[in-house]
Amino acid sequence: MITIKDIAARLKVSPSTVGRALADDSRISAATKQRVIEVASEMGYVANLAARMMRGVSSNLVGLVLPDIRNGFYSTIAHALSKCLEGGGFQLTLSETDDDRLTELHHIRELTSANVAGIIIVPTARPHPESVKLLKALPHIQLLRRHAALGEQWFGIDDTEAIYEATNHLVQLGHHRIGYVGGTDDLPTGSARLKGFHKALPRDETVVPAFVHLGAPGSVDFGREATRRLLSLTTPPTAIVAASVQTTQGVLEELTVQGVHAPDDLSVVGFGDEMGFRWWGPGLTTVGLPVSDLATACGLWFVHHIKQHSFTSAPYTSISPATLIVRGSTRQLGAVSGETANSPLHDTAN
Amino acid sequence: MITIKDIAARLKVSPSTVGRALADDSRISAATKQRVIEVASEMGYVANLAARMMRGVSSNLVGLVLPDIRNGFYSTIAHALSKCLEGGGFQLTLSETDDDRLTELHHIRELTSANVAGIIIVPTARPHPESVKLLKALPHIQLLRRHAALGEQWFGIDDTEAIYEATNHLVQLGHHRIGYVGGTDDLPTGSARLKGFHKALPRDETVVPAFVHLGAPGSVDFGREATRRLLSLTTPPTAIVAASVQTTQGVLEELTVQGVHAPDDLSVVGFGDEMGFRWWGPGLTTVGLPVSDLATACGLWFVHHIKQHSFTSAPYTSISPATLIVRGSTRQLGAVSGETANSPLHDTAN
DNA sequence: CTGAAAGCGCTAACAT
DNA sequence: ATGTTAGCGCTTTCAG
Repeated sequence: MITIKDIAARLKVSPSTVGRALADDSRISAATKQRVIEVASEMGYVANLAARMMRGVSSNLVGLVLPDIRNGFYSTIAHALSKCLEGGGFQLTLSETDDDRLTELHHIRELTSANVAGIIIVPTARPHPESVKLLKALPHIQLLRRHAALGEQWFGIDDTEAIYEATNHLVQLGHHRIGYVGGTDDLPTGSARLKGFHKALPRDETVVPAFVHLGAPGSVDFGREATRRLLSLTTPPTAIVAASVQTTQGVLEELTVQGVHAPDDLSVVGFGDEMGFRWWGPGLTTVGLPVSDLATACGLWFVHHIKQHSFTSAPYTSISPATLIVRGSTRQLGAVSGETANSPLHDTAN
Repeated sequence: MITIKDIAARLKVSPSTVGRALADDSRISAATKQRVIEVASEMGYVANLAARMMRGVSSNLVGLVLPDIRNGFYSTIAHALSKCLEGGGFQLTLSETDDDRLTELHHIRELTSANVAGIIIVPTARPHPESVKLLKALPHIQLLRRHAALGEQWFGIDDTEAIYEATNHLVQLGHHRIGYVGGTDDLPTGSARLKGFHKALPRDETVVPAFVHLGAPGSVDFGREATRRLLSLTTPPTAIVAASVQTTQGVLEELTVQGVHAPDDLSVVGFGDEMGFRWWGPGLTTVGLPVSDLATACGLWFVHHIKQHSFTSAPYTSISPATLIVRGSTRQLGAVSGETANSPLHDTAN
């Protein structure tokens, strides 16, 4: 391994001069800098990160903490962030929490001791107090979900509006007995979406409790289970709103298994736009989310502030809007087959 | 930050005693160890990785280098590995190459200078000589793809057999004009799959060159383009084999757009079993791959050998078999609608 | 403008 | 069984 000492010896200057030249210190002559840089690259010098870190400089590692990378949502985010951070000279580390606060804590501890430059996190419902403490000492941003204790720096989507759009679309089509399958309201996203659901229902309408099913948003099985329950009611709903990617998957799977056809038997609106959603039945009407753009914006902001050392805890919030993508899985209540022909090939976004 | 000195001062012993106790050194009395460990956790001591690394010990970071995390294949792998490595006390870092050898090199350089414990890599077609050199100095395993220069430590699937099964299934159904849309044969996976395709075709059959389309395996657009070409031939194929996840997606999208229905107009076999594949048309007949198991096996092996310091370059190869999942998108050549009723709900795996 | 020297936290050889 | 000491490669005062 080539060290600055080696370079110094070769150039017959002191190690500190070399160090300063490499750091582009203002009080080193241009000529010396020039020579140092030449020799350094010639000898194949690579700075020793460990040594640098020991001097208090943080690493070029950025921790990404999220529930489960297999969720298309999160892998899109990881990809976009990876690209942004790479541009800024950072490396992404991946930590999966499985929505468990202790796993989350464990990972945050690890990241802290690895001296990461910062953390981008999709927090669990109730982060452990120690996680909160550790994060306070680090530059960090919350993504998608926001927990008050973790600060005001957040990039997310307008969850309430997204589900409002979805539900309202059904209401406009004449549905009033609408089932809801989504995340528990202890999660900020879960409660925001549920709020959107309620907001879209006509005022005088009493929400039927049996129509609302809340569970783990990351669980496909919960989606299936909830759908099963909804279908087995004596007067089942005429439409279903799924309020997370995985519950959408669960709903679709269960409907397929039970041979329930959309939109003839039931209208369905999903959440997110995974590859397969457009292929399901007549094409799934769903809420499209600008996840990639969101992550890119977040990454750029992060890199910018880290580089400027301007990572204050000043509140910053960015809310991206969702758009409803109308395909074939929703229809006017009571309309017969073929009346509103939505081809899956000609999506309508509004 | 709490250091071993702080602990030493509190316990009135020397720093080295503390260090040794924490390292579970044999010549420290059990009693002292006990007290040290207690006080350490009580004070919230976290070892400083930087300092440790400077002493030559490698970090607890393991680099995962792959083309694109958005591919369901790779996110499944990342998830499984993350779990395994977490169990072994390691942290995963994510590097995307986009199948570009220079990006790959860049990442490998970064990982090297970050002193990673090892690298798990899905290599590009022709890794840069310097990448090869750098990897030689590090514990590493290849995943899915294998490049000879990178050594003999490999976990993968039997690509030839996988595509053989897929193609042979079509041949058994009477098809002999079969299109192939897959990755270029400069990639080991691409060439192995193409080999499986040829192997399944009847000996006396001349392969029609216009039926074979090779391109970037990670490109959905290539899949669409190739399908477009196949369909525009004067005598188009009666069946298509897609030989990568993304090309499968492209093929399916293009068929949908062009209004070509499987299995009536054309039989299709896909690669991999992404969420949406079962929902496409009559359900996609496809090659199922034990990706998660593969990655888990790889992760366990990796952790084991790193921990045992037994990371020799002795060849080790693990080949997992693929299984054909028969759904509705394939049918006996010439059979009319409804003849072979494959419900998407009752998959047949053989 | 450049050099000398201290020290970051930890480990390991060398003493007790 | 424990303590002392030196040094990993780098940054950063403090002196020239």
